[in-house]
Amino acid sequence: MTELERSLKGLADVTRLRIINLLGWGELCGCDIQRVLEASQSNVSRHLTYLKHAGLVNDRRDGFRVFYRLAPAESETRKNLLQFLAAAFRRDEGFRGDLRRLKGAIKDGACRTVTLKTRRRAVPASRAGGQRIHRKGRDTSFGQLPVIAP
Amino acid sequence: MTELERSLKGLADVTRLRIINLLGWGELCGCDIQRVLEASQSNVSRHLTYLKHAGLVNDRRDGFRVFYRLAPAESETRKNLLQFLAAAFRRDEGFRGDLRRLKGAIKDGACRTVTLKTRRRAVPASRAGGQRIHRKGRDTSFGQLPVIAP
DNA sequence: CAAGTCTAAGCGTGTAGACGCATAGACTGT
DNA sequence: ACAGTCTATGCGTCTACACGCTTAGACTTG
Repeated sequence: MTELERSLKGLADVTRLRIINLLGWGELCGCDIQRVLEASQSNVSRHLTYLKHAGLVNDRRDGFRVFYRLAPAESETRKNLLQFLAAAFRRDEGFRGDLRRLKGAIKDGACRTVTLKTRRRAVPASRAGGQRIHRKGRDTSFGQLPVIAP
Repeated sequence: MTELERSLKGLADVTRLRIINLLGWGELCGCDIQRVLEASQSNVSRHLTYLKHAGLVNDRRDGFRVFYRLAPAESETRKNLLQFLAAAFRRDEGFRGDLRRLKGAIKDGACRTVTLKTRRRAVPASRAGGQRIHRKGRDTSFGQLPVIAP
């Protein structure tokens, strides 16, 4: 199966497109993706597996969380594909909405664990006694085309 | 289902990608596509139906043949998609090979009917008594990016 | 109209995907 | 060790798709 076909098969589903859209923002843990998409955990996990098999997404474990990011585009075709997607996402209100909700969640201190602890303990902001999150934040792999301005 | 999703679903199959690649050359009748792809008639017909439903291909009947062509790209997204595909096809040896065989077949006077009659009657060239083919030839819908020079 | 060419569609089969439910695994902090 | 959080996977189900075989339609030419 050629790389083009693998990529396109991997993208032939809304949920996966939405995930790619979110990952265009930067590295994310599975639980944040799940909450933004409002999908079941098993569903999100499986789609992430598909995306990994399609070579579109890489993951890395950090504690009991797994962080996912867009796989770096080695080929020209892959690079063009990501640029095409970024432009398409920007034109679609649905995908833009997902990104808005993602940004809202992150501002609130997602992942959820942190949010809960922060709120329960009424910690104003600081570094909330709980676990620190080593989020790597935005990357440039999404075609150098920011999907939503920082 | 959003347009992006419909398009990507439509493209999540090699046979359909190969058809799109061929149609990047210009309008073609089903039998030529079938011969170049060396696939069964029903298979090709069904894939063409899928592509029509995905809004990627239009057709027109001319006599007992049906000619297929890329649907004109109304949206920016569709336009970008076709450009992306054209570039990806150009980089892939398999798709290039399909186009070479298509050009060979057309030089021989495909569709097959014409080829056979021409050869059987040993007509040198001219307009071979048989049915004339109103082939519309190359169009510019494939991203203004010629896949193979004429 | 009869033969020939091309195309569409019905039927059957096998495979892949999408989803939820439930469970097991990985890891952390107490 | 244990409870809590996040992630992966097995199982069952339902749908979509890919393919071949075959038949029926659409049209042309003799």
